[in-house]
Order: sequence, then structure tokens, then C-alpha cells
Amino acid sequence: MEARNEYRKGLWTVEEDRILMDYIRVHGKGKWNRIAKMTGLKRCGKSCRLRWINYLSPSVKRGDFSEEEEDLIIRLHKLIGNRWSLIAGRVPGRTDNQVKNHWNTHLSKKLGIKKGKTKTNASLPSLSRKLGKNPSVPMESNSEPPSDCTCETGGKTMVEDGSQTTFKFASTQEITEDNNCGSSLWFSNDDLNLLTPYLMEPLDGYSLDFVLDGL
DNA sequence: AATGAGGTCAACCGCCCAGTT
DNA sequence: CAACTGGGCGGTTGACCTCAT
Repeated sequence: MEARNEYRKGLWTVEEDRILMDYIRVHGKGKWNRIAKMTGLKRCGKSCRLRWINYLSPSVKRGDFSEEEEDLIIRLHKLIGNRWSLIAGRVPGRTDNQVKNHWNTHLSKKLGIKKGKTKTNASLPSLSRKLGKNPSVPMESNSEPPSDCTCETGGKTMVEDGSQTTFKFASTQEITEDNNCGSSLWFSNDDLNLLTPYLMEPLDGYSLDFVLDGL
């Protein structure tokens, strides 16, 4: 049983960062709850994980958001709502926390959206959880699409065959889209770098109903 | 120069799910 | 199969910063 108030809270110090970095350098990521025991760091596992993901990880991009990034976030938010981790996974180098903060402080203002709980679309808790578990497209993924261009994503599958890209779901429903945008419906970060301005256009017209139906 | 208001963003919280024991 | 553990998520908080007065 853990003693209460064993862990520190609040902003991380340089020394704490160094301890965490050293631990990860030696042991790698994961098993966050062991860090306090092994290093004496007075931080809980969750706090360590968050500090690494949001700040210390070398893959995290610092600085202002570019127009391209903002455009992509706006498009994705329009499509899937407050699914910050999913959106962040499509914006290379940005974390869900960064995207969420940037939306709440800049973009919602820019778009004239009043802050509040968005009950639209994928903000529904059930969908949120289901779509959130998406191991095939990790945040730091730079992977290439497999040769047959099939992508399993949380019960739905994207299949590319020649001129068409088809969304297949666990149910019988299918969505087919003319493949005017090449293979841009494959959501790898590399592709996003190249195709960001065009990526979301074919998705803009979709009602989220088809996503919900497929779950 | 002092100070209060508003903005920003790192960090925390509570909940949930998946995997393991 | 239940309990436990690790990890992930979105929402919220609060310390710090900036700026107007």
C-alpha cells in the first residue's frame, strides 16, 4: 500500500527531468510506475508518462503551429470532434495535449466557437473509447502502408484496389470513394506531410453516422 | 510602478479498456 | 472469472505570463 502524499505534484524541475530521461535512456519507455521505486523520483507513473509524452520525448515538436497544421486540425476536428489523440496522431510531432490546448486557446477563438463540451459526432464517450484504441496507427508512426494497402482501424478496414478506396466495417456497410486523391486516404504521417491540403477533402462530406454504424 | 484581468499551457483528475495474474 | 495493473483518453485546473489601465 502506497503512502498518501508520497508523490510530488506541479511543475517538473530540471533535475526531475534529468532523472526521468536517464531512466528512459537505460530502461526504455513503459512500466512507468517502477520509475519512482527505481530512481527515487517523487512522481507517480502517470505523471512520468505524461511528462515524457508531452515534453521530453524527442519526437515532440515545440514552437508555434504552422498554418498547415492548423488547417489540418480544423479539418480533422470538423470530422471527428474532440478526439484529440486521433487528431494529434495525424499532426506529426504534436501531442494530444498540444492540439487540445491550441484548439481551446487559438482555433476555437479563431473560428468563433464558444468553448464548451462538444456533444457532436465522435465526442460521444462510447465512440471516443472505441476509436481511441487504434494500435495500427501509432502517434509516432512513420510506417509505410502495407503492400496491399489495407489498414485495420478499430473494426473498420480501408482497402485500396486500383482506382477506388473502400472503407469496410465490421458490419455489412461499406463506403466507396472515387480515388481522385490517389492513396491519400492512408493516414500515415509521411503522407500527411505531402498531402495535407488534400487529405481531408474526401472525408469532409462524410456523415459520422457511417462511423457510428460501423462500430 | 503597481495591479488586476485575461490568456496560455503544463499538469492533474477521473474514467475506461486491455492484458495479465 | 474476478482482481489487479498498466496505460490511454478527454476534460479541467491552476500557476505563470502578458498586457491594459
